[in-house]
Amino acid sequence: MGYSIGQVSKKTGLGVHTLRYYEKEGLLPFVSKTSSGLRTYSDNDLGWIKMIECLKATGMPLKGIKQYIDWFIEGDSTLTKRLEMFEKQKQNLENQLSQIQNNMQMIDYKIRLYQKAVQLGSLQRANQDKELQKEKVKLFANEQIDN
Amino acid sequence: MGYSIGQVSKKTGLGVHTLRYYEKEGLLPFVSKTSSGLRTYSDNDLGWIKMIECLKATGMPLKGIKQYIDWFIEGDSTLTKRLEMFEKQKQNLENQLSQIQNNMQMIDYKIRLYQKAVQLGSLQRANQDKELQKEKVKLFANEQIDN
DNA sequence: AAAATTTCTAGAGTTAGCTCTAGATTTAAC
DNA sequence: GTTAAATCTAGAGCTAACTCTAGAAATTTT
Repeated sequence: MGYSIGQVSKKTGLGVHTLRYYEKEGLLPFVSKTSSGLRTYSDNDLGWIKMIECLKATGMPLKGIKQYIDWFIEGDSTLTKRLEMFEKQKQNLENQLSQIQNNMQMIDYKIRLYQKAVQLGSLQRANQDKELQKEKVKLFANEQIDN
Repeated sequence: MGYSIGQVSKKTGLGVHTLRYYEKEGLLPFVSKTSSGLRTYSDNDLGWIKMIECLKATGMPLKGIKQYIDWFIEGDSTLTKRLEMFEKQKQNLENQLSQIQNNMQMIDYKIRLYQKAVQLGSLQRANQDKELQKEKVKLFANEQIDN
């Protein structure tokens, strides 16, 4: 009916130590145990794990995730807090997105530069390519010119 | 002519300790020093710092970044290795992007759920909303149904 | 029912990436 | 020229998030 810790580990890729660690940290307060003390995970628990992974992947520290779970346990009096948390997290995510797009430009430039360099057998000569120089200038155009 | 460590710290937001730490780890091998031993950073050094930030932000550990710098120092015999590194990094970045898009859906669902919950004063009642239930089903549709 | 595997708890150890401290030296401000 | 601020080195300390160990108990496989 429920999943053993090993099965959950395989399903989620998380490692049994990690699962127990999360539980110890208060991130999985609903996991139940058999009469002999073995953990059994429900589908609901798997849902929580998915949620944890999502928040972790979007940069929330485990303490922040615990806060959310504590609010959840506290009940409907914390609804606005939880909403605000998710809204803040969405903001984070959008920042990450634009960050990634910037980084992608940088990496793309480097890839083209090194393709040229491999082709010419020399980074120096690749750097002299007019097209690549133009691209580099554009890339560094969003620098602050201060102090 | 060059920047002091404090100026670079302000420019990059990195903290003087961190800058010295990066240098100790071999990530900034070109920073020069005045006759009395103070670091002076050139614009080229700032470029390296930008590169470090970019690779770090895309999930490369400092050791990997050091590897790249070592290859750079080694010269044109490592051009292909460096190209491959950037190509792998681009792959990483694309994975991150699709990951973020998944997470965004999850967060968006949660925001709508909690908006409804705040409006109704109850998470339970929000969960009964037909529209939100449909959305939830869609979200969890990409689950593996195995083992 | 014996052997092999999985799980348990409590606690120690690890890794990455900073972050800080102390005491000395250098530089900038008044 | 004195104070105040910034920088130096070497090394210690810190935090987050695991990751592992040991020895016992439970479960599964043979």
